[in-house]
Amino acid sequence: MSSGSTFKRLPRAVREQQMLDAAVRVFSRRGYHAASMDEIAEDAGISKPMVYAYLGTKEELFVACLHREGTRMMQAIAAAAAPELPADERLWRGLRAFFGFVGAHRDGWAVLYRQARGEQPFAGELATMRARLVEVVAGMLDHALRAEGREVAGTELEVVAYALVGASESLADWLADHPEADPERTATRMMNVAWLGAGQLLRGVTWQPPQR
Amino acid sequence: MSSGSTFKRLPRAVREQQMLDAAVRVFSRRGYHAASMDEIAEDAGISKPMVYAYLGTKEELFVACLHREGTRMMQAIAAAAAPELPADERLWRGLRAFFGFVGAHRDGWAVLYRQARGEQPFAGELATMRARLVEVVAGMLDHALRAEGREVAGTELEVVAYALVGASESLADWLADHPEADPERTATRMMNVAWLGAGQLLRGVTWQPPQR
Amino acid sequence: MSSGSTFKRLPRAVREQQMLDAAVRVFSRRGYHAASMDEIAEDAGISKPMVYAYLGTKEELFVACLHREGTRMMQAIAAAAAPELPADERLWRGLRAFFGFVGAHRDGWAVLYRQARGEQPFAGELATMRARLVEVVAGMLDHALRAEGREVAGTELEVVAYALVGASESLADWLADHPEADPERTATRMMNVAWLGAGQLLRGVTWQPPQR
Amino acid sequence: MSSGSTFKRLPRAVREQQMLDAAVRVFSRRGYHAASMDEIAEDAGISKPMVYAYLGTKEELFVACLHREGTRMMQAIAAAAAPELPADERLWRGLRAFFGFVGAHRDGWAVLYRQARGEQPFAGELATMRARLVEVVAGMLDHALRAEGREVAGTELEVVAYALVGASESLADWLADHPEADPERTATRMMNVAWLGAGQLLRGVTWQPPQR
DNA sequence: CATGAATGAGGATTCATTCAT
DNA sequence: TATGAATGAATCCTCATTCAT
Repeated sequence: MSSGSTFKRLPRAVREQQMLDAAVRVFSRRGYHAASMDEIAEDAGISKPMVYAYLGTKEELFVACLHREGTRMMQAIAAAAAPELPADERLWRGLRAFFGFVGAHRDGWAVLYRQARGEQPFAGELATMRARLVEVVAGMLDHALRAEGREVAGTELEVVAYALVGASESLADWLADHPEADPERTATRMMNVAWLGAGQLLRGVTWQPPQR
Repeated sequence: MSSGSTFKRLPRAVREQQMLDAAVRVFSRRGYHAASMDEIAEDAGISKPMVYAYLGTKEELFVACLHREGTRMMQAIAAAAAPELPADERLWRGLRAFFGFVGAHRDGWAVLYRQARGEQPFAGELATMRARLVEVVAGMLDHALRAEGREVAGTELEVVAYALVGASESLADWLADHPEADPERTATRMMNVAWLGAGQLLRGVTWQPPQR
Repeated sequence: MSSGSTFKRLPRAVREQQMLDAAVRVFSRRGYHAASMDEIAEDAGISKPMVYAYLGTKEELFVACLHREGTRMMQAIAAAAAPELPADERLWRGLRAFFGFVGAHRDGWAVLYRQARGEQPFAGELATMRARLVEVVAGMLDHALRAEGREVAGTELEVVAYALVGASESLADWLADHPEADPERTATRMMNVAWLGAGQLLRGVTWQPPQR
Repeated sequence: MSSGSTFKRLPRAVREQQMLDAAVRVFSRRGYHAASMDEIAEDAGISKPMVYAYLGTKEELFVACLHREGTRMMQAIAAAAAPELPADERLWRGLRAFFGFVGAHRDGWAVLYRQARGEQPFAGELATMRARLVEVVAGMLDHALRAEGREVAGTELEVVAYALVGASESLADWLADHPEADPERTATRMMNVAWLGAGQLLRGVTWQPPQR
């Protein structure tokens, strides 16, 4: 009645965001299981049935959280690591965006991530996100390789990328637990580990297990 | 008549191991929360009260699992990576032992590890183990550094070590999820990432963030 | 259609009273330990979770019963024994109110009282109530004393009051166990014991242990 | 073999006493329900099956405790209050013996008594003991009455006796809770309350409720 | 739209009690 | 005799989820 627009459903969208905010807070504070729908509803300043009406079951709610936070993070990274940049530049910017994001959403995203790993229902959701990251990183490595006229089997690349992503996640955990730590600095450290190691690989230097 | 009775009235030590075996299985199958003491007892072929009598509360039981598996793993690694070996040799053997262990205890240790990360009560226990690993790895790096006449701030070393451990854990997760994968091969890959990257660092090569 | 539905969706205050009623019944029937929350809920015609939601833990529930019944009783006594009356009149009216209350709430209050004495968690709660009663009685005695120009050490008075209260409690137990007995009559008997004995004391008559 | 006596069963009797000692300790420390057979066995320095073999079920064990302590107390009182003494002397000696017993067995008997009141299975046992006491006290009163050429209905006497016993029990509870208090002194106080009140009654002095 | 009222279902934990050695 | 091993049976309590207003 107040505006001519036919949409009067915006409030709903707003409410949903509030709920997700609350859910993220509570899930991160308590962990998935220890979090109760009661607490989430209360933290959102709304009654429980509303939460169910809007976001569905506890599991669905958690997935929604995962989704929103994951998407935000991926977008932050994607926006920073534009494909037209050189590989090292992309990696660096990507890492900086990643750790920046984690630093800014410490108790939120980092703990959500930590939660999702343990609970089977969300393994898939998380694996998908991680796979996207791995793919991106592998792509960077491949790009750099080709630029130097080299080539490495896809599987090989993927495993390396997987390791790099894993290292980053661990440092992110560490960062999330150390409020005084500087995200940018953490990114630099990770870049050192990643790029120097990967760089060697790209150059064909490999370490060989000693013949026993 | 003497050996006919199938499985009854075993000595405590034996039953405790059976229970721990069952607990590891069930925790890894279901996750910490979804696992019920009923199922664990049943899987161990014993009644619930015995579990409580011998291993205590669900939380204590989980800690006991963590402990046993963690100790086994640390011993496997320690036995392989003798301190008198040169640093790269130590690292390599340690990694091989680590991935070998994970490969052999796939559904056990790897998933336990995965569980322990998520649940606050066990964060401490796990952090301790991880810290020991990080310390060992940092020690290797430091050793190698000094052998080359170089030196790096302890904190710096630790962060690198942390990243390497994190990468290894990620690959271990991956290994645990891919029954067909070869532990040794995974170890080799990790060694490549670790040693080449770390090697560069040790030699004073560092990557610098571009001045923006 | 409007008044047809038998018993559903009542306001909280009502349900709480129903639950307390049921709890008093069951606790008195079975004793604190033997009473199960299941039985209480069933007797209240409601599901267990509601009991927990409204009145909390079994212990808290019992305390709530204690509280309600205790308050009711104290009010009954206080209303009857107005402070401006002469001491013997007050004592008499107080006793009459007390035994009247017990007679009317036989299976309720009397047995609750009986329960609370045995269980350590409630000792405090009960001691407080009893202390209030003792204080009131001691006050009556003191008042009467002063009216006659006499004085007795506070401790001494308190012990006498304690004994009188104890005697009343015992008779109350007896009354609770004898449905055919008349509360008023019991009160008269108690008054006889109390007032005559106390009266003597107040007059300075004391009994002395024989020198051995 | 060592002594000629055919009885080699004495050890059993000794063991039973040890167990009862332990049981009394534990029951009084924890209360009937909170006491566990495990703790009792441990406190007795013996294995659980032994306790069952000797003293039977937990309930039976408690009854046995009740019995032993009750008997001891009644004997102490009976021994002190010889029937040939004058009534006041008997009452005084009986009270002194009673409070003396409670003072000496504070945590034992007093708490047992406290326990037995609450639990239905033992109500009977306790009622019997109390009835004996009441009977004895009523007998004293009756005796004194007749000595003065008076007579009172049995019921009436009983109620007065009941009140006196109740008052004594309350003071005993109080005594059990105040380790520094002197049993003899407590007995004197009780005697004052009892004898003066009863004395009046015996003399035909009665208090009458005001005609309303 | 919004909520207080209500519950089914399930999980941890404890104990008295009894075999089998 | 004496005991370590073992369990059936309860009981408390919590939570996700849904009506009825």
